[in-house]
Amino acid sequence: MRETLNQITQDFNSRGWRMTTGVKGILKILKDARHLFSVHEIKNKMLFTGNNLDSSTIYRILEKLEQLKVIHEFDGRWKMCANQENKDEHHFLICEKCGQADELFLDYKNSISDQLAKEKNFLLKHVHLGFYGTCANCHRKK
Amino acid sequence: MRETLNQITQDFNSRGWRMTTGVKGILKILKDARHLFSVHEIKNKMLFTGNNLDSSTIYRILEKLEQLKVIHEFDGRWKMCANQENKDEHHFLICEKCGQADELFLDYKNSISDQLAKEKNFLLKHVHLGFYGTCANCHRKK
DNA sequence: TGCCTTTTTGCAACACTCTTGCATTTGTTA
DNA sequence: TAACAAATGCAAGAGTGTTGCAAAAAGGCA
Repeated sequence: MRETLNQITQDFNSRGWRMTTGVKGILKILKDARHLFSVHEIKNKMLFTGNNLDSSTIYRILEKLEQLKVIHEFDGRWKMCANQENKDEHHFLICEKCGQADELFLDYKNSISDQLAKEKNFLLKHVHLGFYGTCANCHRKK
Repeated sequence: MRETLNQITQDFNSRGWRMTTGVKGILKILKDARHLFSVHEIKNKMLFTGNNLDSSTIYRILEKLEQLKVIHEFDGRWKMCANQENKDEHHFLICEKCGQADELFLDYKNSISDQLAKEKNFLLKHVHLGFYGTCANCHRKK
């Protein structure tokens, strides 16, 4: 986990937000997970622990956690930000059959395709790279 | 355009598909465009030229063109495959305000962030990189 | 050309994801 | 406790994408 619950609670309070059981439950689910969770999966996991959170509430909580850079989203799924990682760069292996998204730390010195085959047994089909920011048009008229 | 209309028509016929006015219209729209189009945008462009194609039909046509690798998709939007580009690698600048996706050819020898600022006047916020293929689980049980 | 077959299309219905407004509940602070 | 602010559940709705089915269009062939 990037920060302790105490630290996150402080960040919440400093913005006038409240550390509710819903927020704690979502953090607990994402905390030790290796892969990313959809809102649907989070809802089911919460149900399993006896917490019935509405989807809209989950979306609202995820938005706050993302603002604090405690979690981040990729392709509609969510995970904790790892402590060591560059908060703004996230690389994933996406399986086109089952949709699983596995996080990836790249060694740029060797063939990426070979690394994926050897270390992850992943057959690379294609690569999509998105740089997100603001285009010339939008920060001009801002 | 990656191939001539004749070549694409041949590819269509060899699969038992038909080169209809709908397909031609969509190809014409995507042909000279610099940026990516959503299905909604394609529908509107078609309307403008007097062709009223149903969205479901557009989805079905796009699926075929993608199978032939004539076009490709990124973040729910579509464009022609450029002749010179590696068919399986597509890089884009995505504006987080207006959503515009501009294609990108990278010079790996220099700072990418600097390139984006100088050449595109684009303020880089974060990078998402997805490698799409099949994971160990899925090609084991295949 | 006209007929037959296959593909394509439009339409309607539906699933899924995500957002929003509003009334109610819950938490915080004085 | 009272008063206020934030969080939540619920319902409705927008947007995107899929599917089944009947009608229309296109291609092949006599």
